[in-house]
Amino acid sequence: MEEHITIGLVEDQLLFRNGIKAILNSWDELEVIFESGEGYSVIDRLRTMDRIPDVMLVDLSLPPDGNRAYSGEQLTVDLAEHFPDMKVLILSGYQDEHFIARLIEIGAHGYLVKDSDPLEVYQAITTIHQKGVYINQLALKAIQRNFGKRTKSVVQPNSDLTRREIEILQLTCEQYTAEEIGEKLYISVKTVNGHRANLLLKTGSRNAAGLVMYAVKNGLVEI
Amino acid sequence: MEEHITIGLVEDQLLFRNGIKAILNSWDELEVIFESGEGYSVIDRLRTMDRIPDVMLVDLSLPPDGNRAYSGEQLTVDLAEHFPDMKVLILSGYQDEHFIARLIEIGAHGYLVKDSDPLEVYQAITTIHQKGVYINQLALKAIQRNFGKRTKSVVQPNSDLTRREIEILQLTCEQYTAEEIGEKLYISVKTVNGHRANLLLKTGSRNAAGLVMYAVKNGLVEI
DNA sequence: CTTTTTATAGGTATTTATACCTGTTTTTCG
DNA sequence: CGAAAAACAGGTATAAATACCTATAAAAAG
Repeated sequence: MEEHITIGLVEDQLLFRNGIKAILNSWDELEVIFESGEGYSVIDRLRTMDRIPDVMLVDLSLPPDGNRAYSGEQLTVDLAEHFPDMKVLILSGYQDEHFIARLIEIGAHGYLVKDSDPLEVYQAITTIHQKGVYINQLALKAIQRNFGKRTKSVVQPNSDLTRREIEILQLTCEQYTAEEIGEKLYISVKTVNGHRANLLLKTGSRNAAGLVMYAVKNGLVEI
Repeated sequence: MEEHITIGLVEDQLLFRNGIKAILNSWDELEVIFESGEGYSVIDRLRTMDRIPDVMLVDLSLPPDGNRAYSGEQLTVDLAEHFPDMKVLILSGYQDEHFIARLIEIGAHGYLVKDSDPLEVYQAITTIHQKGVYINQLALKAIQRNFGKRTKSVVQPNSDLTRREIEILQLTCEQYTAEEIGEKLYISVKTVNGHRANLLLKTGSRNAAGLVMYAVKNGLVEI
């Protein structure tokens, strides 16, 4: 059976991208026909192509460009919208179950950690191409355990943080309570909590720990 | 000129490790003779080998293995001590100048970001093997700007945390509540809160935000 | 073989955070 | 100017975290 599967790669680290390309091309039935180091241009570039990939490997941790980031999450949503036939296989450094459950929820067809065996990548790709989805134990567990749990909506049309929100986020990272932040900024604790609620929503976090991680990942605090 | 250069790889992400191995092996004069997914066992394993690598590629962001955190920094120090003839080429996701300057200071012979071109990796390896060091523009600038500045000690200040505490700290960073952590680890929520109380005490934090910042500063979580 | 540390589990009480609402005023911007 | 966004403030709940205790079994260390 000679079935060619065409692959797309979206991964910011050039070295990793080349490495995985070399691995994938070692299987005859896989063919990498598209690659990109960032997410912004992907949709537009795919539109101009006569052959679009069957399976798109997307790195979750596409880097923030300043603090406005076009994340792998956003790309997953956009790919599902513009190319519904394309299968999206997430590649991520994280094993965070919330991440996994959310990604599957918004349209990913599989989730692999970067620590995976090359053979599993191959299996994931062929399985996705044949059956439309590849759920390994990790992903299954994540889905099961997070089923029904509140997951924040991932994609906000305007996910930019306002100046005040960033200020409050930074003070939160500095371990100030909402009340102390209110005193510091001469505003009501109610207002602070309002901003925090917006921060949770905009960043897709569940709690203060998530806010701090967001701040760190986006360079909003000194570490 | 037929000169064989032997390579060692220390990189936790299996996929990346295999990828870069494939890239390196595409050059005839490079030969990967050692690889490891963590840092702990490297020194011991090298001692038992009859051929040790000329150049060791070390990933900076080696993750803590549950208990003790053995970073790429620590490994660099130890390699320089036990195998002074071996050249260490750092592979890192970060471009932080303090990082770079520090690594060169403690014994690294080159520093590459993971975003590098495969050709540059090849050039870095051959240059290091011939001249003993490979300093590109990025590294040079880092050294110049940070020369004489006091750099943070490499030794992990988190040695006073137990493995269980580190585990709970990491899950806290992943936004799990104490109750969820208890379920995950099959222990009582009371126990989790006990560990968290100890974490607050040991790290000098006031709340979860402080714990996350501590974890980030001490490399106990992937960012 | 002791001693110490770690991991475990429990209680009670208080504080803080978060969810889910409704508003008004101020500022920004087309 | 007028619309939209941002900042502000409040209430009423519940959920979660934190403080401050005790206590025991297992594991590690000396």
